[in-house]
Amino acid sequence: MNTTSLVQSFVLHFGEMGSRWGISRTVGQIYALLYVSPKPLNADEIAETLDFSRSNVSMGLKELESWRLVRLQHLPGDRREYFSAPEDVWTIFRTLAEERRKREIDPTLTMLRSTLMDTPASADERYAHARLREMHDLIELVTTWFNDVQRLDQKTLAQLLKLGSKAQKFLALKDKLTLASGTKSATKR
Amino acid sequence: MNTTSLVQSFVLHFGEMGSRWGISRTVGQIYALLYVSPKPLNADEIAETLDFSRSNVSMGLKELESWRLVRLQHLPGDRREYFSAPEDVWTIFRTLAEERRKREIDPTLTMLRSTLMDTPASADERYAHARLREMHDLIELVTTWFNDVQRLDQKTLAQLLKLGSKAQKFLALKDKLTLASGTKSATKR
DNA sequence: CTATAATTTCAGTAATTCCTGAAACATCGA
DNA sequence: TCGATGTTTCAGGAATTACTGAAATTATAG
Repeated sequence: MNTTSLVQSFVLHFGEMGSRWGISRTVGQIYALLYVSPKPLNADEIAETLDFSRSNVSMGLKELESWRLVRLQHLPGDRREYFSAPEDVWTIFRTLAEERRKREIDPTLTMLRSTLMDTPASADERYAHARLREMHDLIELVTTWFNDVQRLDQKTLAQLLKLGSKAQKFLALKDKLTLASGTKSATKR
Repeated sequence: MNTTSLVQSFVLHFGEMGSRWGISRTVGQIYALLYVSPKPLNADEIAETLDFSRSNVSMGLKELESWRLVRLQHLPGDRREYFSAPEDVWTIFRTLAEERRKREIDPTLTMLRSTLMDTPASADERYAHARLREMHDLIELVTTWFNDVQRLDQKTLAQLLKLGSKAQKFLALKDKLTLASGTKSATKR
């Protein structure tokens, strides 16, 4: 399989960025290639195009599957396995965010929770304990928000993002309403 | 310097997670130690506490400075340099997000923009071009949103996050208002 | 069931990243 | 200016991660 210069520069860039994103060059390039490919590719095609060994491609695909970033399918009359990236970029974005949270944030949240169970003994420990609490609460707030918002359908999510900081005005409005309606909803969480 | 078990487990965890976060074990541990330390530490104290070589600590601190995650200060009557992590977790979060964007996203956005300047020749290139466009637009939307929201003061930001997907209702409301007020604001961006 | 095609595993090697100790460099008080 | 203290640089070794080719495993058509 031959690639055009447009595809090449994209694939090579993903390879280079791989290390910053926590994946290897191989995995980055394989994903990039699948992302821009109009049709599913089998492992041999990938290996030939990117000039990697067959086994390297196999391992790379396995890793991409663990990220849920590629889909495996079969073509009629062909025994080989074909791979493709999901078409919808929003789906890709969601998956990526979920997996990164699972790998990069959840373990830390768990550690923080269990460490926070301990009662601090000294003054230094009390300080450290409070710092862990702050970190925990912030991470929890952000991940809960993300988890929440991520369920919105694509159109609503896009709208929300486009709104950006203008949402601030709605908050101000909400405050006003809450204040105006008085004690009734004041105790409400 | 001796550390309590509470601090130890936190520091060790950050060391382990380092590789997933794109930093080394050393850098992770140094940052964790500074984060929970009630007072600034100098390089020798850090080296002794974590049992790293002095030069390793020097390099680690340099990297943390490049991330803008530590502050350098001097104590009166002491020539040595003391380091500390910013106290406000929101500030830390912002800095971290900015730096990661700068390192992990901006280079890709730049590459996408320049690659998108080329005119696709074949059918396959046309498909790839469209895919790059989709990716570019999504990343741009998300980073613009983030850039926008990040400027809000801490309290407003926290409120916005707590609101979560309930913001959807405001969107619905906004749609209604836009519809009701008719053509006047319909063309407004 | 067998032959063959496709895929995965894995041991060994290559490449990269991490870390140290020694030396160079910088700063400051006397 | 000198000497002492503090910091950084860097070459080389240690540890980790990435990659390959061969062999083992799995799947399928006949």
